[in-house]
Amino acid sequence: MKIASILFPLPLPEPFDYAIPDGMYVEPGSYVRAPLGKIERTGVVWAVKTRAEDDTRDLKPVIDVYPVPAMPEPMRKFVSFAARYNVAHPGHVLAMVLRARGGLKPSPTATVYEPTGYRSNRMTEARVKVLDAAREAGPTSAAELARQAGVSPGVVKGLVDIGSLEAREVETDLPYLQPTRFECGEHLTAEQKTAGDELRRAIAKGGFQPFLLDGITGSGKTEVYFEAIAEALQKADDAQVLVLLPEIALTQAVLARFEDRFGAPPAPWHSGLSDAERRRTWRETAHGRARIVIGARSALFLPFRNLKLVIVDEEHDTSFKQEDGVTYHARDMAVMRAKLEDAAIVLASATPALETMVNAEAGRYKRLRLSARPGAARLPDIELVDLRLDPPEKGNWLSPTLSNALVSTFEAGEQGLLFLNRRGYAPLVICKACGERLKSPGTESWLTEHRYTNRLVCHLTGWSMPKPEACPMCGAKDSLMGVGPGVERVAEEVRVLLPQARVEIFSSDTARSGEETRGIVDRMAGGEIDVLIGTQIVAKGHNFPNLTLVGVVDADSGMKGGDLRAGERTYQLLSQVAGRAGRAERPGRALIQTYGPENPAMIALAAGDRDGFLQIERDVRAELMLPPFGRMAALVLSAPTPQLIEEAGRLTGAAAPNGEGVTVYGPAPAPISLLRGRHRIRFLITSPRDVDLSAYMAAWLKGLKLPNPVRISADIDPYSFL
DNA sequence: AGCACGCCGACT
DNA sequence: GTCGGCGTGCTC
Repeated sequence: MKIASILFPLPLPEPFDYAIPDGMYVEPGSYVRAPLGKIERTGVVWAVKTRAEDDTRDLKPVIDVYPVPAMPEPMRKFVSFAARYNVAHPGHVLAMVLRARGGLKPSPTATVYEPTGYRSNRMTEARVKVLDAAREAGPTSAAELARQAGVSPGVVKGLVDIGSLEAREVETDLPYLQPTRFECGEHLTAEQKTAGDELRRAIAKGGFQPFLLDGITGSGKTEVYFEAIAEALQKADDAQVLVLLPEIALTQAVLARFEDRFGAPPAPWHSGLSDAERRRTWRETAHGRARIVIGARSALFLPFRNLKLVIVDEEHDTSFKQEDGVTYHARDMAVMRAKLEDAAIVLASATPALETMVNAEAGRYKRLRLSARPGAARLPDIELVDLRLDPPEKGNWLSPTLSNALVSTFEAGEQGLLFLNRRGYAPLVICKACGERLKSPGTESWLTEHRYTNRLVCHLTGWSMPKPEACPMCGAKDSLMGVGPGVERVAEEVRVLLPQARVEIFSSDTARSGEETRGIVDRMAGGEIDVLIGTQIVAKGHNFPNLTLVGVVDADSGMKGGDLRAGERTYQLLSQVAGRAGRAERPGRALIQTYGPENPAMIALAAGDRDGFLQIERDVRAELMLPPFGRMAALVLSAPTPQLIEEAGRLTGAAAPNGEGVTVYGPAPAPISLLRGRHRIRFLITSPRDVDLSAYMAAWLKGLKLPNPVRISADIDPYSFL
């Protein structure tokens, strides 16, 4: 008698045991259905055991096995690892794997009709039209045939009845076309060829090998990792490659580039897919037929059969860090996934994360450099503008230096881009009469004024209201005033400065859909915009050949907030933004407005000395034993009332286990201490590198019993601290 | 995560 | 007298 231990995609503490009925073939990794309480659920067999003599438990039977290849062992190990490392239930991680509903079932089918060649002697005009349409269109559904022929569906049915048309069932989720072009890419520079060859050699050899592909903006990193992909695909008929990109970079243009290079479209995976597309990618990946999968961070949890290579492009991008549900960092998890699959992994970036640089310096990652830009393009000259010596006029945000540069750029017929990482018109609204700062209900966060929609918006919760005539606190009329700059206000300033210029705003408010984003990018690339004013959305790999001036309105704003990575992030963002300028034959210029030009990050940025900057940052982190030189975790608790959260904080603090070298800070109010009506407190935990902080956190949570409305979540290596 | 069981307020 | 609110506890 055999027992299957089944892991369900639920936050249960462990797999549950079921009896395997006689004649049913079940192996570790099988996708099965089994009764759970009153309902039936899909799960994955985590182990198959022989029933012990003294095991008298009354076990329910496995109901059914799905006709899908079993989840391979490396994938199961990855699920367990990700759960343990991120202090989550294994079932919670499995839920991310099983998110494509229908992927386990065979493809749905459709009935199509083809002519048999038989023509009866009673061919009406309508029947002839249908048969012509059928010959023209190939296998087609009855409704579509009738539509094309311009006749009623009854005619089609009549032809089927007399045997002139024949029905056939076809699968509607077809396999993806197979890639065909594996040869060396065309037009590679010597430097690209050298790096590409090194990757090809390593992949041909096989095994786990991590690479950092460190190439400045525009140096052609994609062509280099295309070489790695081509080599990996040749290793076996079912060899697979996973390419992870920030969600925002997953455009049709990028997919088309893969199709051009490899002769077949890649399988896509991102939040915008329809259920049918999701099901198709999942199934084709599980069967080993999707050879190149290109997706956002959650593609990491697709069930590859024979993964040979993982690419993480823009590896420094903070959107790889998942913050809600199971918190994980897709880049770090990708390295572990590659290790468990015995596959190669390439982390690519123009501004690698400090963690990645330290790994490369320590020899854990092999570093490949691309320092030249093909053609005439080169990095822009970067200048700091000291706002203390060169202040904007009162009520303005652009210094005379930046304003003048913008005017001469426009007069020269070239484009300018202003970067300010603040949406809306003003980040704060106050009442001139009573001094009230308008806040979002149930939250401590300020409301942002949006002139374009004439609303006050909370960027944290999405709550909004029409801008009121009078102050909601004191009732004074026309007393509400926006304080501080947002992109809308800077746009207003530019429109006054350059009344003839075509000015547009590029933020998540004006680029709500992929279509709108493409529209702005296309207009900018096509020269229909003179000055583009954007939030961080502009820093994502677009190519604007006629762009020659980049202005950073407030370089200091990213440095505030006490965030561990604020300096690094600002540097990455600024150098990416600066890298927008001068990608074609015209040289670019970047002006960076700051109140702290003596800040080492600013000096390094102005000097274009990326490695110098990272050295400064690295020394600070090493000194303070912060990541990656030490470990860090956070524990965030939330509850509906201050009394409850105080009680929960006391209980949680008292339950903290003793750990060698582990320091627990807190409880302290979380940076956002009130969110959606819930009070939040936070513990921060640090330890030396050699401590298993995940195990420590798991032990802490295990022994903890909190009042019911209190919610608690662990975050290993927190990024946002929110 | 579902879904039940359970014990207290406003209704035909 | 019931219908139903969501607190809490279980699922092999």
